[in-house]
Amino acid sequence: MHVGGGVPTQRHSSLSPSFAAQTMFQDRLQAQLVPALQSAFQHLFSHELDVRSVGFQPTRPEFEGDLTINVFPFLKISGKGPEQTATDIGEFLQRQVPIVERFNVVKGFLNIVIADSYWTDFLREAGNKDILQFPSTGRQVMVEYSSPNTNKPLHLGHLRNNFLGHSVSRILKAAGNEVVRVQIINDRGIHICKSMVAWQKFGKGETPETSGLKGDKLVGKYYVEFDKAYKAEIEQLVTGGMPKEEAEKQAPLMKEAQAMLLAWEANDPAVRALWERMNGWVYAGFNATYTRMGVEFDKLYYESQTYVLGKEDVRKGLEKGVFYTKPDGSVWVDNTAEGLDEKVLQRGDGTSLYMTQDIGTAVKRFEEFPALQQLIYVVGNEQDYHFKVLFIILKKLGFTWAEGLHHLSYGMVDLPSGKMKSREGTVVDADDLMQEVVDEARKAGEELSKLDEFSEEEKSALYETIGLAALKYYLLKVDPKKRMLFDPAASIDLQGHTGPFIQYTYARIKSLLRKAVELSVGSSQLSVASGPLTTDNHQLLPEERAVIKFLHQFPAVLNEAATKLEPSTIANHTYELVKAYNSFYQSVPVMKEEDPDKQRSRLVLSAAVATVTKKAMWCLGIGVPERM
RNA sequence: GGUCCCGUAGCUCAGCUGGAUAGAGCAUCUACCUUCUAAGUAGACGGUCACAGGUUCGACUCCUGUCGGGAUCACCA
Repeated sequence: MHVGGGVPTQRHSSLSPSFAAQTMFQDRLQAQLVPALQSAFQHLFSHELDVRSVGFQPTRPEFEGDLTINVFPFLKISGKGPEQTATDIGEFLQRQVPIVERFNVVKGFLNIVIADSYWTDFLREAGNKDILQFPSTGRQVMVEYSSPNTNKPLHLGHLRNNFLGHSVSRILKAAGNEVVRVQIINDRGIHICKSMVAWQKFGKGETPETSGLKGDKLVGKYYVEFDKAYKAEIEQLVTGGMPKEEAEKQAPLMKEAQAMLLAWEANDPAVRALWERMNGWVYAGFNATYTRMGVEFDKLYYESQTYVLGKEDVRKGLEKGVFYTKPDGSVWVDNTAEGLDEKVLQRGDGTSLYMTQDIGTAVKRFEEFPALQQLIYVVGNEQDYHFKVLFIILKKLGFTWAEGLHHLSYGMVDLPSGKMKSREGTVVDADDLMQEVVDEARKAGEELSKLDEFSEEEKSALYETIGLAALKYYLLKVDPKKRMLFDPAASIDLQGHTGPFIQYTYARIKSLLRKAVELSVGSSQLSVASGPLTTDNHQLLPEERAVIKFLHQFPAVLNEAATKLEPSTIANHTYELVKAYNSFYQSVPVMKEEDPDKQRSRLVLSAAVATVTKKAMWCLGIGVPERM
């Protein structure tokens, strides 16, 4: 079980190779300019310029230009002052590179203006194909996420985990990888036995059907019942004079649960039957939650099956001398050379531990998927140490694929009231939260009342899409590594930097495109998007240019998101894009434009923004409505 | 105590391998619906980037230390 309840913080930036195509320039503009720049250095300063030392940055809005080169680092090479250096390079580029229209120099900054034709060429491309779909890398990548316990329902922490895992899977897919999504369900152990004992004792045969409770909620209820009754027993024992620690061990309920665990391991038919029955309830409940979340898995692992794995690998490790035994028979690994500690891998009685089965499960996965090159564990940063140790062990065991292991370590989600604690009842239930955001979307939608022609069914579907967008975007826009604060009010906000804001922009564009079709500016959306673009008779407006630039940056953003496993990068850039588009929309006429060329060009721009936005949101696991 | 993470506007977050006057959203205030969806746009207000040193032509960014917050160091998972 990897996820557990909480949600803490840390950083893990040692990225194994790369999850995206490394060789290709995701930024075509730079691909054109870098060689020219090298050539400039050759001619002007007789210097061989290292590609890696070139840093283009977008020109700040207050200056004229599209790209900026900071020449300060080159002064030693040029042997001239900053202004002269920048001017020399600028003049060379303008002469040699057709798309370099002109340039200006401010202090040590060379601002380059790229020709409109370059941008419109790009726009045509963005309108015609999916610029957020990279060619295949030929790599197969496994992403493990969710991985709950079966003794309690999913909560807010799981939401961040699931949304991250699902989004990362999609990002990697868009970046050209084949992705296998998995989870490992902790369906065995003392925790589920507690629920079982409590249900037997207090349940009176209650089922999801008779109680009307979702299966996972029902089982969770008995987990809580157990805890309550157990605490009462302890208190009684303590009042009777027993020390607390002793009481915790001697409480009859705990003894019963432990006995049940033994019976389970001994394959006791009655215990197994109850176990399967109650787990069945939980899975039905989980599936309903997953469906509403919109997350999916390609393969499920169960700890009841994997917990026996790993012993063989531990034995082999002992043979190789990678591990060692202590006098009591327990098996250890010494990671002090790596700056860590010694870690136990197998108990003195030969039974396995969390670490043991994680070793075995990893081995099994690479056996089952021979083409697998990367395995990403989406697990809270409270387990940073565990994964560090796990990866070191697998490397020590000599598995070459161990280089492709990665822990996507994400930070805890805090509540305004502080940390989420299941024992204190401060957990935010996943189902409740999703219902809440959807209700809120409905409330807001009905206030605006512009959906009169929608059927009830259509409205419900729309509110579902909007509410979940609010929640998902709220959780995904923050850097995964960082601990974040969950503010309920902000999470259901539909304005500003939110998912619904992006959806709204999309819906508005679709409305515009429908109108264009109606007025037969194009006989279909496709032809709207594929018509010729003329710029001979007009220059791109600043608003148009700004939008195109955000589109242009997007492939590089996807590349970055795939490399760093950061959906937040895409979330934030999508927001920047639609914000620029809204600004354009507000001040530049499209359907009202009389010049047909300009109009077509703006429709293409709008269509491209819609297409890219939809795909970007898909990468986040968020849907976009055609109207709202 | 050892190891690791975090500290940017009142609040929540961006800030790319060091580069121009540190950016958004929320909140507060102002303006804009007889023009393509106002779930929108434009603007105002708001900062000793925790603190102190250091490296550098240049530091929110890199290094050291201090303070504050958190995680983890189980024959638990």
